[in-house]
Amino acid sequence: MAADNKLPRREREKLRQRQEILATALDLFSQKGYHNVSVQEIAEKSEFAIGTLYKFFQNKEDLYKALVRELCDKFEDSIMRAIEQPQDEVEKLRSYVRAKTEVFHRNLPFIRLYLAESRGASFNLKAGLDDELRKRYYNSLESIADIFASGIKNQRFKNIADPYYLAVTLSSVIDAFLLLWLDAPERHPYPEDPDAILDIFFKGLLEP
Amino acid sequence: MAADNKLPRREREKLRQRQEILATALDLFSQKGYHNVSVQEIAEKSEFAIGTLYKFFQNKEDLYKALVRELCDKFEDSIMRAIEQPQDEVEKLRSYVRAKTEVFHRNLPFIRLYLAESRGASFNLKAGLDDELRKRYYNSLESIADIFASGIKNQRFKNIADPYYLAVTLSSVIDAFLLLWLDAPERHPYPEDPDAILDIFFKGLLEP
Amino acid sequence: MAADNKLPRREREKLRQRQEILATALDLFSQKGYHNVSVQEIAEKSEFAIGTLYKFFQNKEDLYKALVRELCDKFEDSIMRAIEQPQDEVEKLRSYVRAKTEVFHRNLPFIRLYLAESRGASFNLKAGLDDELRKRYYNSLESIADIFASGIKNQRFKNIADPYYLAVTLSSVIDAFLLLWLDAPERHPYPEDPDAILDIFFKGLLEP
Amino acid sequence: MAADNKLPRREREKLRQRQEILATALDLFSQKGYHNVSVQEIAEKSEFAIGTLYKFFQNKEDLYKALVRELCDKFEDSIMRAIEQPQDEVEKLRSYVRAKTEVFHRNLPFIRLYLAESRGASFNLKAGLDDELRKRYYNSLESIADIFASGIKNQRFKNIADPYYLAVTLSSVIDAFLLLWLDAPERHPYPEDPDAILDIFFKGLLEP
DNA sequence: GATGAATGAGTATTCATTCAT
DNA sequence: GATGAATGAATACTCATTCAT
Repeated sequence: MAADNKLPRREREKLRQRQEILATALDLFSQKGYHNVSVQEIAEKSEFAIGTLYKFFQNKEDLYKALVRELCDKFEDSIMRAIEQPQDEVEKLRSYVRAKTEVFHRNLPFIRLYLAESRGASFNLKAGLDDELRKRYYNSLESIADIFASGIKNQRFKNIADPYYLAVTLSSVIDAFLLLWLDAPERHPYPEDPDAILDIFFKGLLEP
Repeated sequence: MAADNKLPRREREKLRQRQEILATALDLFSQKGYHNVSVQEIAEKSEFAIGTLYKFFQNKEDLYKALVRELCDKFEDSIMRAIEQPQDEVEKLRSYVRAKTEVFHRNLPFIRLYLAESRGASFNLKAGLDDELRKRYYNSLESIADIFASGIKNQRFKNIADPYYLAVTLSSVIDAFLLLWLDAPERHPYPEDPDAILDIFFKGLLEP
Repeated sequence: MAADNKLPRREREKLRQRQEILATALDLFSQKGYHNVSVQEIAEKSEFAIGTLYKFFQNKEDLYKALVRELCDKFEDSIMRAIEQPQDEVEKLRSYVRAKTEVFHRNLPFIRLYLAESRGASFNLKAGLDDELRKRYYNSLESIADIFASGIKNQRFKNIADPYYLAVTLSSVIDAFLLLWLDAPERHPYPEDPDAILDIFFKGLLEP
Repeated sequence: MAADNKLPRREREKLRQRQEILATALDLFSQKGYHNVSVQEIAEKSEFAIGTLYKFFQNKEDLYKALVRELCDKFEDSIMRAIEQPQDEVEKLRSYVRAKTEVFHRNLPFIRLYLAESRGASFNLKAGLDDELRKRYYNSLESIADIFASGIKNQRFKNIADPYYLAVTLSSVIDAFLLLWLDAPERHPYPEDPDAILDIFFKGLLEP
């Protein structure tokens, strides 16, 4: 679909360079945190001149934001593609859990960075970014909520709670397991079968 | 005159000042993030001289750590006290949810700060603190896991998953709801009855 | 001559305290150098309150100057007393060498301090002190020059150079030997017989 | 165009800038002493930005050390070259006195600085530098001692004292005269003929 | 268009000095 | 008179950003 390679050679070259800078920045930021990486350092490691970085990004913050947006796009794509497959609701949720797990595993350095820098109010300067990301997050919750709603409507799921609440719950539980595993893999082995997480929802806890 | 004269007046005064500084620091840190607040600024806003701050805390970092430790202690106390009441397992979980909700509501600025600064790799300087807090977190998870384990043993709960997993799940779901509510209270009204959260666990989702 | 103990008790007490402060300051200054000792530190170690120090001395610099003046007075006294004995010129010079050696050995910490801090232009703030000390030094040179002059007049010494030059020479040579010994006693053992230094002057170097 | 184009223009320019900074620093340090000069001040007076200074020198201390080393090298060279000429011992000593005098006259500001800062215990931070300089000084004394030893062996000099002692003596006497002249040129005119200093050694003082 | 040398505002921390008790 | 808590000016150093080449 994309016509990336229809771009004039110059433009394509530019894009490639931009990606290289972002990759280096991701590397450094996720190793040391935003505040402990200097623009100098990014320039050196990516083998561009400082001035060149500033051709691509207005400032350090802009570079960071671009990085986060780019990766969030990628993640969203993966996850959305997973739940857009034509399947029943249960399968969709399973796909969702699997996709999120995979994204997480494949992008550990970034996840670390993101958790470190962008949660909460740390960067009021980056409020713009935050707002945008929050919106996206809410949207993705809506997509999951839709699955629950549809499942409830189809009477595949019991109507135990608001579908949006259910989406929040599922999303947060996956995150929690992944984070624990990230912190201390030996202590918190990630469930070998990601579906195990779903079971907690699917099977009620209380004895009837 | 005062009733709280267990300590000599001088000492009490000192403590009060320390608390004032910590309160101001919390305020500023949670508004702007650790790196974007200068010691100067804390001094000015708390109406002490810079030198005075340094009488109380060795470092900017030390001040931050003291702040976090102090509050975490407080939170832990509240929550532990809640679940140590002699009640059945279901009641204990309800108490837990309520206690956490209350702590969260009462300490929004700090929660913001904590989420912003203490997760991930951002603060390699603060690794020591992080480790300590992680350990505490894991310990608190164990306490909740114990409740689930006991409930399962008593056949009050179905044995649908490892108790520790259940603890992780519950804890993370509460956090998630609270965070959403923190971000956008209108969009995400926190369930009026905190027990609603528990219901998601208690009632199975799947139709039999 | 002095009527120290005629002073009212109050005054005597004051003087004793002053001496105590100066002694502590000497100790600290000579261990760490003027700039690396805080007034706080002097106060603590001498067991006075900071405010009390400031009753005795206008400021840190004033304290330092008083210290140096006091000790220089003492040294000058010792040395002057030595050369004022009724002796012939050769004996006077010997007494001078011995007295200087003794003063040096007995006051190593101060000598170190003095060399570190007061030579040259380090403290333009302390210019006042420096000027005063220089004058004293020149005066002491004159006293030595007088001995040489008298010795030349008495034909006890050859008239090989201006007496003042001879004084400069003798004084500097003693200092040089003492300094070397101070730096590295093993490498530069101080001549066991201080008179050896004089011999270099007394015996001409060149073969006739 | 320039004749000194062994280095690429860029490098030459750099070196010139470095020298300019060092010259300004020397100026300021010798007027006010190391501790009383701020990096800010050096930057302003040398008309570079603070950051530029830090491109050339890691620290304020590093700047100071570079300054001292640079100049000591220069001095040592001059003096060593003077005594390495093929001459008899007497001439060598004369050359030594003359070379030292010249170096001193040409580098008054530095001499002032050096005397102020590098002696004694003031700079425990600068211990490394101090040690290095002391070693150099001792080495230079050995070179002079060799001249005396050779002169004694050749029976050009009487064997009145250990050659190393003689070296110490000569060196310190020159320094003393130079220092007096530095302090108060009118009161202490430096001997018009530097050889006058040597005469004090060559001619015995005592009448036979 | 690319470069990277130069810039200088910004920040944590120390310590001489004051003054209310 | 003595005290020492409180003060805040001063300073070394970093690093995002610019702009002359």
